Amino acid sequence: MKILAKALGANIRAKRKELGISQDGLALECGVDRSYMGRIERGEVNITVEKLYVISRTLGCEAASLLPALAEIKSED
Amino acid sequence: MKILAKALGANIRAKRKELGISQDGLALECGVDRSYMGRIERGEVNITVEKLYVISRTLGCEAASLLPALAEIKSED
DNA sequence: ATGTGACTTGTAGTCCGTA
DNA sequence: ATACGGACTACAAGTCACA
Repeated sequence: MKILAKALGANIRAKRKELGISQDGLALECGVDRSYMGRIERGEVNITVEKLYVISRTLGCEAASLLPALAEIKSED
Repeated sequence: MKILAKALGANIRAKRKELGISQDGLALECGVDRSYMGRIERGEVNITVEKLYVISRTLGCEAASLLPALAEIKSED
Protein backbone atom coordinates (compact mmCIF):
# COMPACT_ATOMS: atom_id res chain seq x y z
CA MET A 1 0.00 0.00 0.00
CA LYS A 2 1.15 3.54 0.71
CA ILE A 3 4.63 4.37 1.92
CA LEU A 4 3.31 6.47 4.78
CA ALA A 5 1.13 3.73 6.25
CA LYS A 6 3.95 1.22 5.95
CA ALA A 7 6.48 3.47 7.64
CA LEU A 8 4.05 4.26 10.44
CA GLY A 9 3.16 0.59 10.85
CA ALA A 10 6.82 -0.34 11.02
CA ASN A 11 7.40 2.26 13.74
CA ILE A 12 4.49 0.91 15.77
CA ARG A 13 5.73 -2.66 15.37
CA ALA A 14 9.27 -1.69 16.38
CA LYS A 15 8.04 0.09 19.49
CA ARG A 16 5.80 -2.83 20.41
CA LYS A 17 8.63 -5.36 20.11
CA GLU A 18 10.80 -3.06 22.15
CA LEU A 19 8.26 -3.46 24.92
CA GLY A 20 8.17 -7.20 24.37
CA ILE A 21 4.41 -7.48 24.00
CA SER A 22 2.46 -9.43 21.40
CA GLN A 23 0.44 -7.97 18.56
CA ASP A 24 -2.87 -9.07 19.98
CA GLY A 25 -1.78 -8.07 23.48
CA LEU A 26 -1.36 -4.55 22.14
CA ALA A 27 -4.64 -4.79 20.25
CA LEU A 28 -6.42 -5.84 23.41
CA GLU A 29 -5.01 -2.96 25.45
CA CYS A 30 -5.88 -0.51 22.70
CA GLY A 31 -9.40 -1.85 22.46
CA VAL A 32 -9.06 -2.54 18.75
CA ASP A 33 -9.53 -5.81 16.95
CA ARG A 34 -6.58 -8.21 16.72
CA SER A 35 -6.88 -8.47 12.94
CA TYR A 36 -7.03 -4.71 12.57
CA MET A 37 -3.84 -4.18 14.56
CA GLY A 38 -2.15 -6.60 12.15
CA ARG A 39 -3.32 -4.50 9.21
CA ILE A 40 -2.05 -1.35 10.84
CA GLU A 41 1.43 -2.81 11.39
CA ARG A 42 1.52 -4.12 7.83
CA GLY A 43 0.60 -0.67 6.51
CA GLU A 44 -2.61 -1.86 4.90
CA VAL A 45 -4.78 0.83 6.44
CA ASN A 46 -4.57 4.55 6.89
CA ILE A 47 -5.48 5.16 10.51
CA THR A 48 -7.03 8.27 12.00
CA VAL A 49 -5.17 10.60 14.35
CA GLU A 50 -7.47 9.46 17.13
CA LYS A 51 -6.36 5.83 16.73
CA LEU A 52 -2.75 6.97 16.58
CA TYR A 53 -3.16 8.51 20.03
CA VAL A 54 -4.83 5.45 21.48
CA ILE A 55 -1.93 3.32 20.28
CA SER A 56 0.79 5.73 21.37
CA ARG A 57 -0.78 6.01 24.80
CA THR A 58 -0.69 2.24 25.15
CA LEU A 59 2.87 2.12 23.87
CA GLY A 60 3.82 4.78 26.38
CA CYS A 61 5.32 7.18 23.87
CA GLU A 62 4.38 10.44 22.17
CA ALA A 63 2.14 10.18 19.10
CA ALA A 64 4.57 12.46 17.30
CA SER A 65 7.44 10.02 17.88
CA LEU A 66 5.67 7.35 15.84
CA LEU A 67 5.31 9.53 12.76
CA PRO A 68 7.91 9.19 10.01
CA ALA A 69 9.62 12.41 8.94
CA LEU A 70 8.22 14.25 5.93
CA ALA A 71 11.47 13.67 4.06
CA GLU A 72 10.89 9.92 4.23
CA ILE A 73 7.53 10.21 2.56
CA LYS A 74 8.32 12.52 -0.37
CA SER A 75 5.48 13.90 -2.50
CA GLU A 76 3.15 10.91 -2.68
CA ASP A 77 1.81 9.23 0.41
CA MET B 1 -16.23 17.63 19.89
CA LYS B 2 -13.07 15.86 20.97
CA ILE B 3 -10.19 17.60 22.69
CA LEU B 4 -7.65 16.02 20.39
CA ALA B 5 -9.25 17.21 17.18
CA LYS B 6 -9.65 20.72 18.60
CA ALA B 7 -6.04 20.92 19.73
CA LEU B 8 -4.82 19.66 16.38
CA GLY B 9 -7.09 22.05 14.50
CA ALA B 10 -5.86 24.95 16.60
CA ASN B 11 -2.26 24.03 15.79
CA ILE B 12 -3.03 23.93 12.09
CA ARG B 13 -4.81 27.27 12.23
CA ALA B 14 -1.95 28.85 14.18
CA LYS B 15 0.61 27.62 11.67
CA ARG B 16 -1.52 28.82 8.76
CA LYS B 17 -1.88 32.32 10.23
CA GLU B 18 1.84 32.36 10.87
CA LEU B 19 2.27 31.95 7.13
CA GLY B 20 -0.31 34.65 6.50
CA ILE B 21 -2.50 32.63 4.19
CA SER B 22 -6.29 32.30 4.20
CA GLN B 23 -8.25 29.21 5.13
CA ASP B 24 -9.42 28.60 1.61
CA GLY B 25 -5.99 29.39 0.23
CA LEU B 26 -4.66 26.54 2.34
CA ALA B 27 -7.60 24.34 1.35
CA LEU B 28 -6.87 24.99 -2.31
CA GLU B 29 -3.20 24.10 -1.98
CA CYS B 30 -4.07 20.94 -0.06
CA GLY B 31 -6.62 19.95 -2.64
CA VAL B 32 -9.44 19.74 -0.13
CA ASP B 33 -12.70 21.61 -0.04
CA ARG B 34 -12.75 24.99 1.68
CA SER B 35 -15.60 23.94 3.97
CA TYR B 36 -13.80 20.77 4.99
CA MET B 37 -10.65 22.67 5.91
CA GLY B 38 -12.80 24.89 8.11
CA ARG B 39 -14.12 21.85 9.92
CA ILE B 40 -10.63 20.51 10.44
CA GLU B 41 -9.46 23.75 12.02
CA ARG B 42 -12.53 23.88 14.27
CA GLY B 43 -11.86 20.31 15.41
CA GLU B 44 -15.17 18.99 14.09
CA VAL B 45 -13.61 16.08 12.26
CA ASN B 46 -11.10 13.41 13.12
CA ILE B 47 -8.69 13.36 10.19
CA THR B 48 -6.54 10.48 9.01
CA VAL B 49 -2.75 10.47 9.22
CA GLU B 50 -2.62 10.75 5.45
CA LYS B 51 -4.52 14.05 5.51
CA LEU B 52 -2.28 15.28 8.30
CA TYR B 53 0.71 14.78 6.03
CA VAL B 54 -0.91 16.55 3.10
CA ILE B 55 -1.60 19.55 5.30
CA SER B 56 1.80 19.58 6.99
CA ARG B 57 3.52 19.37 3.62
CA THR B 58 1.58 22.41 2.46
CA LEU B 59 2.32 24.25 5.69
CA GLY B 60 6.00 23.41 5.29
CA CYS B 61 6.42 21.76 8.66
CA GLU B 62 6.76 18.28 10.08
CA ALA B 63 3.53 16.36 10.65
CA ALA B 64 4.78 15.53 14.14
CA SER B 65 5.07 19.24 14.99
CA LEU B 66 1.32 19.73 14.54
CA LEU B 67 0.37 17.02 17.01
CA PRO B 68 -0.46 18.07 20.56
CA ALA B 69 1.53 16.31 23.30
CA LEU B 70 -0.04 13.29 24.93
CA ALA B 71 -0.15 15.11 28.25
CA GLU B 72 -2.52 17.70 26.76
CA ILE B 73 -4.99 15.04 25.74
CA LYS B 74 -5.25 12.95 28.93
CA SER B 75 -7.16 9.67 28.89
CA GLU B 76 -10.10 10.54 26.66
CA ASP B 77 -9.62 11.88 23.16
C1' DA C 1 -13.21 34.96 3.70
C1' DT C 2 -15.59 31.69 7.09
C1' DG C 3 -19.37 28.83 9.33
C1' DT C 4 -22.95 25.60 8.86
C1' DG C 5 -26.46 22.10 7.11
C1' DA C 6 -27.69 18.38 4.21
C1' DC C 7 -26.21 15.34 1.75
C1' DT C 8 -23.20 11.01 -1.12
C1' DT C 9 -19.22 8.08 -1.51
C1' DG C 10 -15.15 5.89 0.02
C1' DT C 11 -12.79 3.80 3.52
C1' DA C 12 -11.65 3.32 8.54
C1' DG C 13 -12.78 0.15 11.90
C1' DT C 14 -15.44 -4.26 13.75
C1' DC C 15 -16.39 -9.01 13.96
C1' DC C 16 -16.40 -13.41 12.28
C1' DG C 17 -13.55 -16.92 10.43
C1' DT C 18 -9.22 -20.12 8.34
C1' DA C 19 -4.34 -21.44 8.19
C1' DA D 1 0.95 -15.57 18.04
C1' DT D 2 0.49 -13.78 13.34
C1' DA D 3 -1.29 -13.22 8.44
C1' DC D 4 -5.03 -12.93 5.71
C1' DG D 5 -9.88 -12.84 4.00
C1' DG D 6 -15.16 -11.78 3.80
C1' DA D 7 -19.00 -9.18 5.28
C1' DC D 8 -20.51 -6.04 7.51
C1' DT D 9 -21.10 -0.82 10.21
C1' DA D 10 -19.45 3.75 11.45
C1' DC D 11 -17.58 7.65 10.10
C1' DA D 12 -13.83 10.39 7.29
C1' DA D 13 -13.77 12.46 2.85
C1' DG D 14 -15.56 15.23 -0.47
C1' DT D 15 -19.42 18.35 -2.72
C1' DC D 16 -22.84 22.11 -2.83
C1' DA D 17 -25.80 25.73 -1.25
C1' DC D 18 -26.76 29.51 1.85
C1' DA D 19 -25.93 32.74 5.37
